[in-house]
Amino acid sequence: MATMQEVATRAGVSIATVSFVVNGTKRVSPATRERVTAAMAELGFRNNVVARALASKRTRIIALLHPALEHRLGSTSMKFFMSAANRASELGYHLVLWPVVTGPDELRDLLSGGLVDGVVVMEVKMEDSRIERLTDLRVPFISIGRTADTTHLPFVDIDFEKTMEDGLDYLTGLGHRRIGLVIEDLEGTSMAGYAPHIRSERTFRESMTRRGLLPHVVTCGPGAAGGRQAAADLLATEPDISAVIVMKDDSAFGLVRGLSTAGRRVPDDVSVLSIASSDEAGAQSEPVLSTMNAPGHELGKLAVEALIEQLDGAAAPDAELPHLLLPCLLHVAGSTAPAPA
Amino acid sequence: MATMQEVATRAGVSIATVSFVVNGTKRVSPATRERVTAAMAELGFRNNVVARALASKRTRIIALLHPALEHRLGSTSMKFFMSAANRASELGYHLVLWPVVTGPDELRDLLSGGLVDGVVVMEVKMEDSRIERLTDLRVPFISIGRTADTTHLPFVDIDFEKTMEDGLDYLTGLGHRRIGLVIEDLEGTSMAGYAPHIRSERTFRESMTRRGLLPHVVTCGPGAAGGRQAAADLLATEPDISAVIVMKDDSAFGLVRGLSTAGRRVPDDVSVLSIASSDEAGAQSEPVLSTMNAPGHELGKLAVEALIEQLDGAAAPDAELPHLLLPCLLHVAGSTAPAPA
DNA sequence: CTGAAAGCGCTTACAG
DNA sequence: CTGAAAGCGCTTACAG
Repeated sequence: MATMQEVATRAGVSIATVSFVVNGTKRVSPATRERVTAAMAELGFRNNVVARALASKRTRIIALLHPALEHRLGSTSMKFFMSAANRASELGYHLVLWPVVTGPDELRDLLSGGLVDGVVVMEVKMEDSRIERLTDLRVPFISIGRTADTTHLPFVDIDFEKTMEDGLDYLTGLGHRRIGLVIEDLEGTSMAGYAPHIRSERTFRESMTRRGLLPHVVTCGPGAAGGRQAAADLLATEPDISAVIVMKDDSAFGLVRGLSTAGRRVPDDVSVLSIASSDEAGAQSEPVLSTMNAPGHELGKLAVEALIEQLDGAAAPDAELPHLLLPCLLHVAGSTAPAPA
Repeated sequence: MATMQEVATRAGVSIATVSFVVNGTKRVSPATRERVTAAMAELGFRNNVVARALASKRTRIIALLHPALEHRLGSTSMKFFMSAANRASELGYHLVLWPVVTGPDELRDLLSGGLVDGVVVMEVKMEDSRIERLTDLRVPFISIGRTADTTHLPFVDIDFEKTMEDGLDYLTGLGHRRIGLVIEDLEGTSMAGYAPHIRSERTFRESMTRRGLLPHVVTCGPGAAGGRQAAADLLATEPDISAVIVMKDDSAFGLVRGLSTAGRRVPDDVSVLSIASSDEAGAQSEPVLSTMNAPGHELGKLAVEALIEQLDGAAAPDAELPHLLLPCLLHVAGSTAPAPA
């Protein structure tokens, strides 16, 4: 708990010199540096993060904002987080997961004091008041996910449009014509307007129509039970369905089971493709699911790099905003097959 | 971005008075309070968190420390986190998930500056240097999980010993005698010595022996593939196994499939009981798994309450350390049945 | 290369 | 009930 002042006294130098040594801010003669370093070691000096933050306006802390109460942290989000935290650490920053629980005022208190240098926003809706607020507060930020209007928004995101097109290309290439979409129902919840769902469903409807096919969309409740019910609902809508795209990890296997309960074998009678998912999640199913894997790791890394570039002023003043889109990549396993004759 | 000084000037009072109004620290006459409040509103005043922290040594921030690089955040940990964050918020604190990436020095930097008021440690090993370090630093903390020696450790934890005994009582009550344990292999990883595994395995061995039964223990790799392999290993050890306790959510279904690949029906030939798990995880299996559910929600809440009591000085000086143990609760579903004749 | 000093924006005894 | 002032532990122009 020694202070910089104590170190200075012990080393017989000024407090400024200690600061220069600690931060490498200015040249210090080897001899002086030596004395200061020794004094620091003897006293067990630790730079006081809060004092430094107040004086310098930098904390090297980045907050990953998450609407903890409204949306559970899924495995894709966890990958974002892990990957972002890692990359931040490599670049000399701390990244912490900050559950924003109450209203927007909490955000202001947090940020206006300079507690964090920058912010990563996730779980973004098509219209998202947090984005405007961050812009107003002039806090450096980046978004994982994007609002409807991305003109002034720095973001990285999954390319849901391309992912859906690729998925449909794949299924139609296998000869499927009667294709359903199973998607989480967020209407009426605080996550209504969640961008990934809106974009995916919209693209599904448009693309199917463009391909001259009928878009069958069914919503899905939580967990395995939700998936079972979705299977029943889908078959009620279109008994001859031959392929299903599902965007809900924790219900995908329930969907498969619901289909087999109804006498449809996967993949012989019905193909199932789980999107915005992962190999590991797919392997939890029987048969192993064909998936389109979310690039969570890459996005977490890229988001942090772009933000820190901004923080460190490495970005040119007139640099373009980061606008990065990565599609999910297809991994074919055991739940998809050519359409039955 | 108005400062307290600006508010004071505008309201025609001293900065101290503004502080009193903001924090409710002292009586202020209604008239003065009125003027100050008005000035704050007009200027859009926000209390600077960092400055307050430096002056008052309080931030109302709690860090939930997680070894992010070494251990992935499982669903039980996520429940801890959500529940703890919620309870903290209700009690006027922020709880953030802090991935501690590098060595112990990072911990010291973080804490010695008073950036956080207190710490919750999770993923504790039987011997855990973080605990000693926190004690040395005199930082208020609580542990979710416990080391081998808990004499001076404030903690809440799952009662793994009782959970295992209850599980074995249940299975032997169904007539099972040849019972195996499938558990994650952490030897050689940085999570070696992880307390939940050590305690569970030890209790399994001791209790089985006490019951006059042979303890069959098999380790398990990651994911569904790990579970399949574990099934094969277990049957190689004891082909007539009739029940398995598995402590690894993400491999439990793989285990079931591995058993059926080997010609064992679940639960007719072999019962499977997934411990330290949850209903939701169990529902992802076919048949739905009988589980012993981790009390993640309760533990998160209790941990935060105990820590904040300490922070707010509400705890009596000579109060006992919190030592709370909650067992997992049995939820019987479709994967367990009486032992075959 | 080094130091004296102002300043970051608050809190909190201490006086009145 | 209110204020003047010291202090929290640093950083950073500015001088020399």
